[in-house]
Amino acid sequence: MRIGELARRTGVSERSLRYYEQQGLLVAERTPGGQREYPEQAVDRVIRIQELFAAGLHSKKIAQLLPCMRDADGGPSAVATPRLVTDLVAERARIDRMITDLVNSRDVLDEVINAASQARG
Amino acid sequence: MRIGELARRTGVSERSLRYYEQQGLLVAERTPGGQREYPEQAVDRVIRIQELFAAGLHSKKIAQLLPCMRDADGGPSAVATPRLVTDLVAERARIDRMITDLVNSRDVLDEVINAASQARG
DNA sequence: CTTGAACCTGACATCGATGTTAGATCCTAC
DNA sequence: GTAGGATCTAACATCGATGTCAGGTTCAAG
Repeated sequence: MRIGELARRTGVSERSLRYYEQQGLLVAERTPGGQREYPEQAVDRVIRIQELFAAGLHSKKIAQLLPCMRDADGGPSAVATPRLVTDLVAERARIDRMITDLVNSRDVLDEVINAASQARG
Repeated sequence: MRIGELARRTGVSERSLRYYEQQGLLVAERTPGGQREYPEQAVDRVIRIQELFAAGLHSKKIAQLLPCMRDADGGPSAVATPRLVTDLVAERARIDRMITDLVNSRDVLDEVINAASQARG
C-alpha cells in the first residue's frame, strides 16, 4: 500500500510516517517512480511505534528495540544486547511509574467528575 | 518554607515552581524582601501538579481543575462547571487510552527483556 | 495527452515545560 | 557590616515529534 492508505489505516500523519522512515523505524520499498510502497505488516508496526512513542521512548531507542520484535505480535525476534536490556529495564521502570501516576490522576479526575454530577443530581 | 526546600522535597526544580506560580497553579506568600514563602500544603499540591502534567494535561486545564480539589487528598472542594466536567471526561478517556498503551508497551518490553535473559541463561 | 489527486523533498514553524544564564537583591551567620 | 549562599526577575535556549508550505514529480483515469 502507499503512504496515504497507511496513514488512513493507522491514524498517523504522512509527515510522521516519513519521519519514522528517516529515523530508521520503518522501511519502505519504492516504486520505479520513487513512491513508497508498504507491506501489510507496516500497519501493525506503525501502531506499535506509536505506542512506544506514547510510552515516552525516543526514536533512537525505538530503533534499537524494533529489531528485537516481530511485527505481528511484538514478540522477540533478534536478541537484545546486554546494554540495550539495561536500557529497557530502566524504561520499563519509568513506564511503571508513569502508569501509577496516570492511575492517580484518573482517580482524581473521577472524584471531581463524580462530585460534580452528584452536586447536580 | 522557601523555594529551595520545596524544590528539594518535591523533586521539582525551582524553575518549574516559579513557572507553576506564573501559570496560576501555585500561590506563595512573600516575605518583606519579596521571597516566596510556601505553606506545608504546597508539597502535596506540587506533587499532584506533577502527576497531572505527567498525565498530559496542560497548565491551563490544571489551573481550572485545581480549585475543585483539596490539597491533601485530591478530593473535591469547589464544584466543577459543566463545561469543565465535559473537558475532564474527555481527559479521563485520553488517560485511559494512555494507560492501555503503556501496559501494551510494558508487555512488549517484558517480552524482549525476558527473551534476552533466557537466551543468556 | 491531459488533468487532478497523490506523492516527493526540503525547509521552516510550533508547542510547552524546563534548563540556563546574568545581574541584582535578600537573608543569615559571623 | 560583611561575606556568601539563597532567591529574585527576565530573557533566551532546548528538545522532539509533528504541522505546514512551496515547488516539483508521479500515477491513474478520462
